[in-house]
Amino acid sequence: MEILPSNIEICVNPSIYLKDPGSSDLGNRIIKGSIGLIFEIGFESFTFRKLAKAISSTEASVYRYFESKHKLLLYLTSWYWSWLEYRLVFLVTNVENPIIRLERAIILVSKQIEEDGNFEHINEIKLHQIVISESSKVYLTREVDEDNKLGSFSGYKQLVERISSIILEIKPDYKYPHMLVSTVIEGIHHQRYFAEDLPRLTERIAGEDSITAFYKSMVLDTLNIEPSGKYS
Amino acid sequence: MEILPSNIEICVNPSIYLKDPGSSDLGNRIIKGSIGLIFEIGFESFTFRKLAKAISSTEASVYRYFESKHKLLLYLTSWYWSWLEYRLVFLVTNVENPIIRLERAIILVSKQIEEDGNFEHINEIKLHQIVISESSKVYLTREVDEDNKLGSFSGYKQLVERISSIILEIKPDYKYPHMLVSTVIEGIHHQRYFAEDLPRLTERIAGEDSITAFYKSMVLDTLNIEPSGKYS
DNA sequence: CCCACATTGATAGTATTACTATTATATTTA
DNA sequence: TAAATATAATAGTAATACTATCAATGTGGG
Repeated sequence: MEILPSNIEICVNPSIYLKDPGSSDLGNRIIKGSIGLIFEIGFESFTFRKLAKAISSTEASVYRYFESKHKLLLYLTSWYWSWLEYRLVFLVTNVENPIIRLERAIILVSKQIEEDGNFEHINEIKLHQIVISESSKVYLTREVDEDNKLGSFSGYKQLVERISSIILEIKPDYKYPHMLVSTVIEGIHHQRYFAEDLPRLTERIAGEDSITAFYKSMVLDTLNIEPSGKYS
Repeated sequence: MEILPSNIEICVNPSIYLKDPGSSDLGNRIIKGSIGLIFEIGFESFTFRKLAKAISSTEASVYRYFESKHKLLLYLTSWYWSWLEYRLVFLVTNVENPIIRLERAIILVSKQIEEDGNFEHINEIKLHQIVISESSKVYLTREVDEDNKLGSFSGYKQLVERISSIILEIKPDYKYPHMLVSTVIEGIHHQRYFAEDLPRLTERIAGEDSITAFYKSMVLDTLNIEPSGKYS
Protein backbone atom coordinates (compact mmCIF):
# COMPACT_ATOMS: atom_id res chain seq x y z
CA MET A 1 0.00 0.00 0.00
CA GLU A 2 1.70 3.18 1.15
CA ILE A 3 5.39 3.49 1.78
CA LEU A 4 5.91 4.26 5.42
CA PRO A 5 9.09 4.87 7.35
CA SER A 6 10.29 1.61 8.79
CA ASN A 7 12.40 2.77 11.67
CA ILE A 8 9.71 3.86 14.05
CA GLU A 9 7.89 2.36 16.97
CA ILE A 10 4.26 2.73 17.90
CA CYS A 11 4.02 4.09 21.43
CA VAL A 12 1.43 2.92 23.85
CA ASN A 13 0.53 4.70 27.06
CA PRO A 14 2.99 3.38 29.69
CA SER A 15 0.30 3.09 32.35
CA ILE A 16 -0.91 0.02 30.48
CA TYR A 17 2.17 -2.09 31.09
CA LEU A 18 4.48 -2.74 34.00
CA LYS A 19 7.46 -3.11 31.73
CA ASP A 20 7.61 -2.07 28.10
CA PRO A 21 7.25 -5.23 26.02
CA GLY A 22 9.05 -3.49 23.17
CA SER A 23 12.17 -3.31 25.31
CA SER A 24 13.17 -6.96 25.42
CA ASP A 25 13.09 -10.20 23.59
CA LEU A 26 10.69 -11.77 26.07
CA GLY A 27 8.42 -8.74 25.77
CA ASN A 28 8.22 -9.12 22.02
CA ARG A 29 7.53 -12.82 22.35
CA ILE A 30 4.70 -11.99 24.74
CA ILE A 31 3.12 -9.65 22.19
CA LYS A 32 3.59 -11.94 19.25
CA GLY A 33 2.51 -14.98 21.22
CA SER A 34 -0.56 -13.35 22.68
CA ILE A 35 -1.78 -12.15 19.29
CA GLY A 36 -1.40 -15.66 17.95
CA LEU A 37 -3.06 -17.30 20.91
CA ILE A 38 -5.97 -14.89 21.36
CA PHE A 39 -6.64 -15.09 17.65
CA GLU A 40 -6.71 -18.84 17.95
CA ILE A 41 -8.67 -19.53 21.10
CA GLY A 42 -10.36 -16.21 21.93
CA PHE A 43 -9.79 -13.86 24.81
CA GLU A 44 -11.97 -15.70 27.35
CA SER A 45 -10.03 -18.93 27.03
CA PHE A 46 -6.72 -17.14 26.85
CA THR A 47 -4.62 -17.38 30.03
CA PHE A 48 -1.13 -16.31 30.94
CA ARG A 49 -0.32 -19.92 31.70
CA LYS A 50 -1.18 -21.01 28.18
CA LEU A 51 0.67 -18.02 26.76
CA ALA A 52 3.77 -18.82 28.81
CA LYS A 53 3.72 -22.35 27.55
CA ALA A 54 3.31 -21.19 23.95
CA ILE A 55 6.33 -18.90 24.14
CA SER A 56 8.38 -21.22 26.39
CA SER A 57 8.41 -18.90 29.34
CA THR A 58 6.61 -18.85 32.65
CA GLU A 59 3.46 -17.31 34.01
CA ALA A 60 5.38 -15.26 36.58
CA SER A 61 7.56 -13.76 33.85
CA VAL A 62 4.56 -12.63 31.85
CA TYR A 63 3.14 -10.99 34.95
CA ARG A 64 6.22 -8.80 35.10
CA TYR A 65 5.11 -7.15 31.86
CA PHE A 66 1.36 -6.94 32.37
CA GLU A 67 -0.51 -6.95 35.61
CA SER A 68 -3.47 -8.81 34.09
CA LYS A 69 -4.72 -10.24 30.85
CA HIS A 70 -7.08 -7.32 30.65
CA LYS A 71 -4.13 -4.93 30.52
CA LEU A 72 -2.52 -7.01 27.83
CA LEU A 73 -5.66 -6.74 25.69
CA LEU A 74 -5.65 -3.02 26.39
CA TYR A 75 -2.09 -2.91 25.11
CA LEU A 76 -2.95 -4.74 21.90
CA THR A 77 -5.97 -2.58 21.12
CA SER A 78 -4.10 0.61 22.02
CA TRP A 79 -1.31 -0.37 19.74
CA TYR A 80 -3.82 -0.98 16.99
CA TRP A 81 -5.43 2.45 17.33
CA SER A 82 -2.08 4.19 17.36
CA TRP A 83 -1.01 2.23 14.35
CA LEU A 84 -4.19 3.25 12.49
CA GLU A 85 -3.67 6.86 13.44
CA TYR A 86 -0.11 6.73 12.23
CA ARG A 87 -1.23 5.39 8.89
CA LEU A 88 -4.02 7.93 8.72
CA VAL A 89 -1.54 10.74 9.10
CA PHE A 90 0.38 9.51 6.08
CA LEU A 91 -2.77 9.04 4.05
CA VAL A 92 -3.96 12.59 4.53
CA THR A 93 -0.89 14.81 4.74
CA ASN A 94 -0.58 17.10 1.79
CA VAL A 95 -4.11 16.30 0.70
CA GLU A 96 -5.90 19.59 0.60
CA ASN A 97 -9.49 18.59 0.01
CA PRO A 98 -10.95 17.63 3.39
CA ILE A 99 -13.63 15.51 1.76
CA ILE A 100 -10.96 13.34 0.21
CA ARG A 101 -9.23 13.17 3.59
CA LEU A 102 -12.45 12.07 5.23
CA GLU A 103 -13.10 9.46 2.59
CA ARG A 104 -9.62 8.09 3.02
CA ALA A 105 -10.10 7.94 6.75
CA ILE A 106 -13.30 5.94 6.39
CA ILE A 107 -11.70 3.57 3.96
CA LEU A 108 -8.71 3.13 6.26
CA VAL A 109 -10.91 2.34 9.21
CA SER A 110 -13.31 0.08 7.38
CA LYS A 111 -11.15 -1.90 5.02
CA GLN A 112 -9.85 -5.35 5.76
CA ILE A 113 -6.27 -5.00 6.90
CA GLU A 114 -3.21 -6.06 4.97
CA GLU A 115 -0.05 -7.00 6.72
CA ASP A 116 2.38 -4.21 7.49
CA GLY A 117 5.86 -5.62 7.30
CA ASN A 118 7.25 -2.81 9.40
CA PHE A 119 6.38 -4.38 12.72
CA GLU A 120 8.06 -7.68 13.10
CA HIS A 121 6.33 -8.96 16.18
CA ILE A 122 2.83 -8.02 15.16
CA ASN A 123 0.62 -9.81 12.71
CA GLU A 124 -1.76 -7.01 11.78
CA ILE A 125 -4.35 -9.26 10.18
CA LYS A 126 -4.76 -11.32 13.32
CA LEU A 127 -4.65 -8.21 15.45
CA HIS A 128 -7.44 -6.67 13.39
CA GLN A 129 -9.55 -9.76 13.95
CA ILE A 130 -8.88 -9.51 17.68
CA VAL A 131 -9.89 -5.86 17.67
CA ILE A 132 -13.12 -6.75 15.88
CA SER A 133 -14.18 -9.43 18.28
CA GLU A 134 -12.59 -8.45 21.57
CA SER A 135 -11.96 -4.71 21.69
CA SER A 136 -15.23 -3.67 23.29
CA LYS A 137 -14.42 -5.87 26.26
CA VAL A 138 -11.65 -3.43 27.00
CA TYR A 139 -14.01 -0.66 28.08
CA LEU A 140 -17.14 -2.61 28.97
CA THR A 141 -15.94 -3.21 32.51
CA ARG A 142 -16.47 -1.74 35.94
CA GLU A 143 -12.92 -0.38 35.80
CA VAL A 144 -13.45 1.95 32.79
CA ASP A 145 -13.20 5.08 34.84
CA GLU A 146 -10.01 4.00 36.48
CA ASP A 147 -8.45 2.83 33.22
CA ASN A 148 -9.62 6.00 31.53
CA LYS A 149 -8.03 8.20 34.16
CA LEU A 150 -4.75 6.40 33.58
CA GLY A 151 -5.01 7.30 29.90
CA SER A 152 -5.59 3.77 28.68
CA PHE A 153 -7.94 4.88 25.93
CA SER A 154 -5.98 7.86 24.68
CA GLY A 155 -4.98 6.13 21.46
CA TYR A 156 -8.59 5.50 20.54
CA LYS A 157 -9.67 8.98 21.54
CA GLN A 158 -6.91 10.53 19.46
CA LEU A 159 -7.97 8.68 16.36
CA VAL A 160 -11.58 9.71 16.89
CA GLU A 161 -10.48 13.28 17.51
CA ARG A 162 -8.40 13.39 14.36
CA ILE A 163 -11.22 12.20 12.13
CA SER A 164 -13.72 14.43 13.93
CA SER A 165 -11.60 17.46 13.18
CA ILE A 166 -11.67 16.66 9.48
CA ILE A 167 -15.46 16.61 9.71
CA LEU A 168 -15.42 19.99 11.42
CA GLU A 169 -13.27 21.36 8.65
CA ILE A 170 -15.92 20.35 6.18
CA LYS A 171 -18.89 21.37 8.31
CA PRO A 172 -17.73 23.66 11.12
CA ASP A 173 -21.13 23.73 12.76
CA TYR A 174 -21.89 20.03 12.65
CA LYS A 175 -23.09 19.09 16.11
CA TYR A 176 -22.08 15.46 16.47
CA PRO A 177 -18.66 14.76 14.94
CA HIS A 178 -17.42 12.45 17.70
CA MET A 179 -20.67 10.58 17.83
CA LEU A 180 -20.56 10.05 14.09
CA VAL A 181 -16.97 8.86 14.11
CA SER A 182 -17.28 6.47 17.01
CA THR A 183 -20.54 5.15 15.59
CA VAL A 184 -18.73 4.40 12.36
CA ILE A 185 -15.72 2.75 13.96
CA GLU A 186 -17.68 0.60 16.38
CA GLY A 187 -20.29 -0.11 13.74
CA ILE A 188 -17.72 -1.39 11.29
CA HIS A 189 -16.45 -3.89 13.83
CA HIS A 190 -19.90 -5.13 14.61
CA GLN A 191 -20.81 -5.47 10.97
CA ARG A 192 -17.65 -7.41 10.19
CA TYR A 193 -18.45 -9.67 13.08
CA PHE A 194 -22.10 -10.07 12.09
CA ALA A 195 -21.14 -10.81 8.50
CA GLU A 196 -19.18 -13.79 9.77
CA ASP A 197 -21.46 -15.10 12.48
CA LEU A 198 -24.88 -13.45 12.48
CA PRO A 199 -25.57 -12.68 8.83
CA ARG A 200 -29.22 -11.84 9.38
CA LEU A 201 -28.14 -8.69 11.18
CA THR A 202 -26.33 -7.31 8.16
CA GLU A 203 -26.09 -7.52 4.36
CA ARG A 204 -23.58 -9.45 2.34
CA ILE A 205 -23.52 -8.67 -1.33
CA ALA A 206 -21.27 -10.70 -3.57
CA GLY A 207 -18.46 -8.80 -5.18
CA GLU A 208 -18.65 -5.68 -3.06
CA ASP A 209 -17.33 -4.59 0.29
CA SER A 210 -20.77 -3.65 1.57
CA ILE A 211 -19.45 -2.45 4.87
CA THR A 212 -17.13 0.13 3.41
CA ALA A 213 -19.75 1.19 0.90
CA PHE A 214 -22.44 1.57 3.52
CA TYR A 215 -20.41 3.60 5.97
CA LYS A 216 -18.93 5.80 3.30
CA SER A 217 -22.31 6.82 1.97
CA MET A 218 -23.82 6.98 5.44
CA VAL A 219 -21.25 9.54 6.53
CA LEU A 220 -21.54 11.63 3.39
CA ASP A 221 -25.34 11.61 3.54
CA THR A 222 -25.35 12.48 7.20
CA LEU A 223 -23.05 15.41 6.56
CA ASN A 224 -25.00 16.24 3.46
CA ILE A 225 -21.99 16.34 1.15
CA GLU A 226 -21.24 14.80 -2.22
CA PRO A 227 -18.48 12.24 -2.68
CA SER A 228 -15.26 13.83 -3.84
CA GLY A 229 -15.37 11.77 -7.04
CA LYS A 230 -18.09 14.00 -8.39
CA TYR A 231 -15.70 16.89 -8.45
CA SER A 232 -12.53 15.27 -9.63
CA MET B 1 -46.74 5.90 28.05
CA GLU B 2 -48.90 3.54 25.98
CA ILE B 3 -51.58 1.35 27.41
CA LEU B 4 -50.64 -2.23 26.86
CA PRO B 5 -52.44 -5.42 27.75
CA SER B 6 -51.30 -6.58 31.14
CA ASN B 7 -52.07 -10.26 30.98
CA ILE B 8 -49.36 -11.41 28.68
CA GLU B 9 -45.93 -12.92 29.05
CA ILE B 10 -42.83 -12.24 27.00
CA CYS B 11 -41.56 -15.50 25.56
CA VAL B 12 -37.92 -16.31 25.30
CA ASN B 13 -36.48 -19.11 23.19
CA PRO B 14 -36.58 -22.24 25.41
CA SER B 15 -33.13 -23.36 24.33
CA ILE B 16 -31.77 -20.61 26.54
CA TYR B 17 -32.95 -22.05 29.82
CA LEU B 18 -33.10 -25.49 31.36
CA LYS B 19 -36.31 -24.69 33.17
CA ASP B 20 -38.58 -21.74 32.43
CA PRO B 21 -37.90 -19.16 35.13
CA GLY B 22 -41.37 -17.73 34.56
CA SER B 23 -42.88 -21.00 35.77
CA SER B 24 -42.01 -20.84 39.45
CA ASP B 25 -41.41 -18.58 42.36
CA LEU B 26 -37.74 -19.45 42.52
CA GLY B 27 -37.42 -18.77 38.79
CA ASN B 28 -38.86 -15.32 39.18
CA ARG B 29 -36.59 -14.60 42.10
CA ILE B 30 -33.64 -15.65 39.96
CA ILE B 31 -34.61 -13.17 37.26
CA LYS B 32 -35.38 -10.35 39.61
CA GLY B 33 -32.30 -11.05 41.73
CA SER B 34 -29.95 -11.33 38.80
CA ILE B 35 -31.12 -8.04 37.30
CA GLY B 36 -30.53 -6.35 40.62
CA LEU B 37 -27.16 -7.95 41.19
CA ILE B 38 -25.74 -7.57 37.68
CA PHE B 39 -26.89 -3.95 37.68
CA GLU B 40 -25.07 -3.46 40.96
CA ILE B 41 -21.78 -5.29 40.53
CA GLY B 42 -21.53 -5.91 36.77
CA PHE B 43 -21.61 -9.17 34.88
CA GLU B 44 -17.95 -10.11 35.38
CA SER B 45 -18.20 -10.05 39.15
CA PHE B 46 -21.62 -11.65 39.13
CA THR B 47 -21.65 -15.31 40.20
CA PHE B 48 -24.39 -17.83 40.86
CA ARG B 49 -23.11 -18.17 44.39
CA LYS B 50 -23.63 -14.48 45.08
CA LEU B 51 -27.00 -14.59 43.37
CA ALA B 52 -28.09 -17.57 45.43
CA LYS B 53 -27.15 -15.78 48.58
CA ALA B 54 -29.02 -12.65 47.50
CA ILE B 55 -32.25 -14.56 46.87
CA SER B 56 -31.78 -16.99 49.78
CA SER B 57 -31.38 -20.03 47.64
CA THR B 58 -28.45 -22.21 46.64
CA GLU B 59 -26.04 -22.35 43.75
CA ALA B 60 -27.22 -25.80 42.72
CA SER B 61 -30.81 -24.61 42.55
CA VAL B 62 -29.93 -21.76 40.21
CA TYR B 63 -28.08 -24.20 37.98
CA ARG B 64 -31.33 -26.06 37.53
CA TYR B 65 -32.68 -23.05 35.64
CA PHE B 66 -29.66 -21.93 33.68
CA GLU B 67 -26.69 -23.99 32.69
CA SER B 68 -24.31 -21.02 33.01
CA LYS B 69 -24.26 -17.36 33.80
CA HIS B 70 -23.77 -16.72 30.13
CA LYS B 71 -27.13 -18.32 29.40
CA LEU B 72 -28.75 -16.24 32.10
CA LEU B 73 -27.44 -13.07 30.46
CA LEU B 74 -28.71 -14.39 27.16
CA TYR B 75 -32.12 -14.81 28.76
CA LEU B 76 -32.17 -11.27 30.09
CA THR B 77 -31.12 -9.69 26.81
CA SER B 78 -33.50 -11.89 24.83
CA TRP B 79 -36.32 -10.89 27.09
CA TYR B 80 -35.41 -7.27 26.54
CA TRP B 81 -35.46 -7.54 22.75
CA SER B 82 -38.78 -9.33 22.77
CA TRP B 83 -40.20 -6.73 25.11
CA LEU B 84 -39.04 -3.94 22.79
CA GLU B 85 -40.52 -5.70 19.80
CA TYR B 86 -43.79 -6.13 21.62
CA ARG B 87 -43.92 -2.43 22.41
CA LEU B 88 -42.93 -1.58 18.86
CA VAL B 89 -45.88 -3.51 17.52
CA PHE B 90 -48.24 -1.43 19.59
CA LEU B 91 -46.56 1.80 18.62
CA VAL B 92 -46.95 1.21 14.91
CA THR B 93 -50.16 -0.71 14.38
CA ASN B 94 -52.76 1.34 12.61
CA VAL B 95 -50.19 3.95 11.71
CA GLU B 96 -50.24 4.18 7.96
CA ASN B 97 -47.32 6.44 7.20
CA PRO B 98 -44.20 4.27 7.24
CA ILE B 99 -41.98 7.27 7.93
CA ILE B 100 -43.86 7.89 11.15
CA ARG B 101 -43.54 4.21 11.98
CA LEU B 102 -39.80 4.34 11.39
CA GLU B 103 -39.43 7.45 13.50
CA ARG B 104 -41.33 5.82 16.31
CA ALA B 105 -39.15 2.76 16.09
CA ILE B 106 -35.99 4.84 16.38
CA ILE B 107 -37.36 6.75 19.31
CA LEU B 108 -38.41 3.52 21.02
CA VAL B 109 -34.99 2.01 20.57
CA SER B 110 -33.03 5.09 21.53
CA LYS B 111 -34.96 6.63 24.37
CA GLN B 112 -34.13 6.06 28.00
CA ILE B 113 -36.52 3.45 29.32
CA GLU B 114 -39.34 4.06 31.74
CA GLU B 115 -40.56 1.33 33.99
CA ASP B 116 -43.27 -0.92 32.63
CA GLY B 117 -45.45 -1.97 35.51
CA ASN B 118 -46.74 -4.97 33.61
CA PHE B 119 -43.83 -7.22 34.47
CA GLU B 120 -43.54 -7.66 38.15
CA HIS B 121 -40.21 -9.38 38.37
CA ILE B 122 -38.38 -7.15 35.94
CA ASN B 123 -37.05 -3.69 36.57
CA GLU B 124 -36.86 -2.39 33.02
CA ILE B 125 -34.64 0.54 33.86
CA LYS B 126 -31.97 -1.65 35.38
CA LEU B 127 -32.38 -4.17 32.60
CA HIS B 128 -31.86 -1.45 30.01
CA GLN B 129 -28.64 -0.45 31.73
CA ILE B 130 -27.52 -4.07 31.70
CA VAL B 131 -28.31 -4.34 28.00
CA ILE B 132 -26.26 -1.20 27.35
CA SER B 133 -23.18 -2.36 29.14
CA GLU B 134 -23.27 -6.13 28.88
CA SER B 135 -25.32 -7.21 25.87
CA SER B 136 -22.48 -7.42 23.37
CA LYS B 137 -20.79 -9.98 25.58
CA VAL B 138 -23.63 -12.27 24.70
CA TYR B 139 -22.48 -12.75 21.12
CA LEU B 140 -18.81 -11.83 21.33
CA THR B 141 -17.82 -15.36 22.28
CA ARG B 142 -16.45 -18.43 20.61
CA GLU B 143 -19.83 -20.08 21.07
CA VAL B 144 -21.83 -17.64 18.89
CA ASP B 145 -22.41 -20.16 16.17
CA GLU B 146 -23.64 -22.77 18.55
CA ASP B 147 -25.88 -20.33 20.43
CA ASN B 148 -27.12 -18.95 17.15
CA LYS B 149 -28.05 -22.36 15.85
CA LEU B 150 -30.09 -22.91 18.99
CA GLY B 151 -32.00 -19.72 18.22
CA SER B 152 -30.61 -17.73 21.10
CA PHE B 153 -30.55 -14.51 19.12
CA SER B 154 -33.92 -14.81 17.44
CA GLY B 155 -35.45 -12.05 19.55
CA TYR B 156 -32.81 -9.59 18.46
CA LYS B 157 -33.02 -10.67 14.84
CA GLN B 158 -36.78 -10.33 14.84
CA LEU B 159 -36.63 -6.78 16.08
CA VAL B 160 -34.02 -5.89 13.47
CA GLU B 161 -36.10 -7.60 10.81
CA ARG B 162 -39.23 -5.71 11.79
CA ILE B 163 -37.58 -2.32 11.61
CA SER B 164 -35.77 -3.25 8.39
CA SER B 165 -39.06 -4.08 6.76
CA ILE B 166 -40.39 -0.61 7.54
CA ILE B 167 -37.33 0.79 5.81
CA LEU B 168 -38.00 -1.37 2.78
CA GLU B 169 -41.55 -0.11 2.67
CA ILE B 170 -40.22 3.41 2.42
CA LYS B 171 -37.38 2.59 0.05
CA PRO B 172 -37.93 -0.82 -1.53
CA ASP B 173 -34.57 -0.83 -3.24
CA TYR B 174 -32.45 0.31 -0.31
CA LYS B 175 -29.51 -2.05 -0.17
CA TYR B 176 -28.57 -2.12 3.50
CA PRO B 177 -31.61 -2.10 5.77
CA HIS B 178 -30.31 -4.61 8.29
CA MET B 179 -26.92 -3.00 8.43
CA LEU B 180 -28.53 0.36 9.07
CA VAL B 181 -30.80 -0.95 11.81
CA SER B 182 -28.18 -2.95 13.67
CA THR B 183 -25.74 -0.04 13.37
CA VAL B 184 -28.34 2.19 14.99
CA ILE B 185 -29.21 -0.20 17.80
CA GLU B 186 -25.64 -1.09 18.70
CA GLY B 187 -24.57 2.50 18.21
CA ILE B 188 -27.15 3.80 20.62
CA HIS B 189 -25.88 1.49 23.33
CA HIS B 190 -22.32 2.51 22.79
CA GLN B 191 -23.16 6.19 22.78
CA ARG B 192 -25.14 5.90 26.01
CA TYR B 193 -22.20 4.11 27.53
CA PHE B 194 -19.68 6.62 26.21
CA ALA B 195 -21.78 9.53 27.45
CA GLU B 196 -21.40 8.14 30.95
CA ASP B 197 -17.83 6.96 30.94
CA LEU B 198 -15.89 8.11 27.90
CA PRO B 199 -17.39 11.50 27.01
CA ARG B 200 -14.67 12.41 24.55
CA LEU B 201 -16.00 9.75 22.20
CA THR B 202 -19.40 11.38 21.93
CA GLU B 203 -21.28 14.68 22.37
CA ARG B 204 -23.34 15.74 25.31
CA ILE B 205 -25.44 18.82 24.79
CA ALA B 206 -27.34 20.22 27.72
CA GLY B 207 -31.09 20.05 27.42
CA GLU B 208 -31.30 17.68 24.48
CA ASP B 209 -31.21 13.95 24.01
CA SER B 210 -28.36 14.12 21.53
CA ILE B 211 -28.34 10.42 20.97
CA THR B 212 -31.93 10.22 19.82
CA ALA B 213 -31.53 13.38 17.74
CA PHE B 214 -28.37 12.13 16.07
CA TYR B 215 -29.66 8.71 15.13
CA LYS B 216 -32.99 10.00 13.96
CA SER B 217 -31.45 12.44 11.54
CA MET B 218 -28.74 9.99 10.57
CA VAL B 219 -31.31 7.44 9.46
CA LEU B 220 -33.44 9.94 7.59
CA ASP B 221 -30.40 11.43 5.85
CA THR B 222 -29.06 8.03 4.94
CA LEU B 223 -32.40 7.06 3.44
CA ASN B 224 -32.69 10.48 1.90
CA ILE B 225 -36.13 11.21 3.29
CA GLU B 226 -37.64 14.15 5.12
CA PRO B 227 -38.91 13.87 8.69
CA SER B 228 -42.62 13.21 8.85
CA GLY B 229 -43.16 16.46 10.75
CA LYS B 230 -42.64 18.40 7.54
CA TYR B 231 -45.73 16.86 6.07
CA SER B 232 -48.07 16.81 9.00
C1' DC C 1 -54.70 -40.55 53.08
C1' DC C 2 -50.77 -42.15 51.10
C1' DC C 3 -47.69 -42.85 47.27
C1' DA C 4 -45.17 -40.96 43.50
C1' DC C 5 -42.84 -37.40 41.82
C1' DA C 6 -41.03 -33.04 41.21
C1' DT C 7 -38.80 -29.08 43.41
C1' DT C 8 -35.62 -27.12 46.35
C1' DG C 9 -32.00 -27.05 49.93
C1' DA C 10 -27.69 -28.52 52.03
C1' DT C 11 -23.33 -29.93 51.52
C1' DA C 12 -19.25 -31.42 49.33
C1' DG C 13 -16.04 -31.84 45.74
C1' DT C 14 -13.19 -30.76 41.29
C1' DA C 15 -10.55 -28.58 37.80
C1' DT C 16 -9.22 -24.24 36.42
C1' DT C 17 -8.19 -19.41 36.85
C1' DA C 18 -5.89 -15.30 38.15
C1' DC C 19 -2.82 -14.18 40.68
C1' DT C 20 1.42 -13.78 44.50
C1' DA C 21 5.66 -15.27 46.62
C1' DT C 22 10.17 -17.29 46.90
C1' DT C 23 14.33 -18.84 45.42
C1' DA C 24 17.68 -20.03 41.96
C1' DT C 25 20.21 -19.06 37.82
C1' DA C 26 21.90 -16.60 34.00
C1' DT C 27 23.25 -12.14 31.91
C1' DT C 28 24.56 -7.42 31.79
C1' DT C 29 26.89 -3.33 33.67
C1' DA C 30 29.75 -0.61 36.66
C1' DT D 1 34.81 -9.05 39.86
C1' DA D 2 30.90 -7.44 42.38
C1' DA D 3 26.43 -5.88 41.96
C1' DA D 4 22.30 -5.37 39.77
C1' DT D 5 18.79 -7.09 36.68
C1' DA D 6 16.04 -10.36 34.05
C1' DT D 7 14.17 -14.64 33.73
C1' DA D 8 13.09 -19.46 35.11
C1' DA D 9 11.29 -22.86 38.25
C1' DT D 10 8.29 -24.02 41.56
C1' DA D 11 4.77 -23.60 44.93
C1' DG D 12 0.83 -21.75 46.89
C1' DT D 13 -3.94 -19.29 47.49
C1' DA D 14 -8.56 -17.70 47.11
C1' DA D 15 -12.13 -17.65 44.02
C1' DT D 16 -14.76 -19.36 40.08
C1' DA D 17 -17.66 -22.32 37.38
C1' DC D 18 -19.36 -25.88 37.64
C1' DT D 19 -21.05 -31.31 39.09
C1' DA D 20 -22.77 -34.80 42.25
C1' DT D 21 -25.30 -36.62 45.99
C1' DC D 22 -28.83 -36.90 49.20
C1' DA D 23 -32.29 -35.21 52.29
C1' DA D 24 -36.47 -32.36 53.14
C1' DT D 25 -40.61 -30.47 51.43
C1' DG D 26 -44.33 -30.03 49.22
C1' DT D 27 -48.40 -31.33 45.48
C1' DG D 28 -51.70 -33.98 43.00
C1' DG D 29 -53.86 -38.33 41.79
C1' DG D 30 -56.02 -42.59 42.93
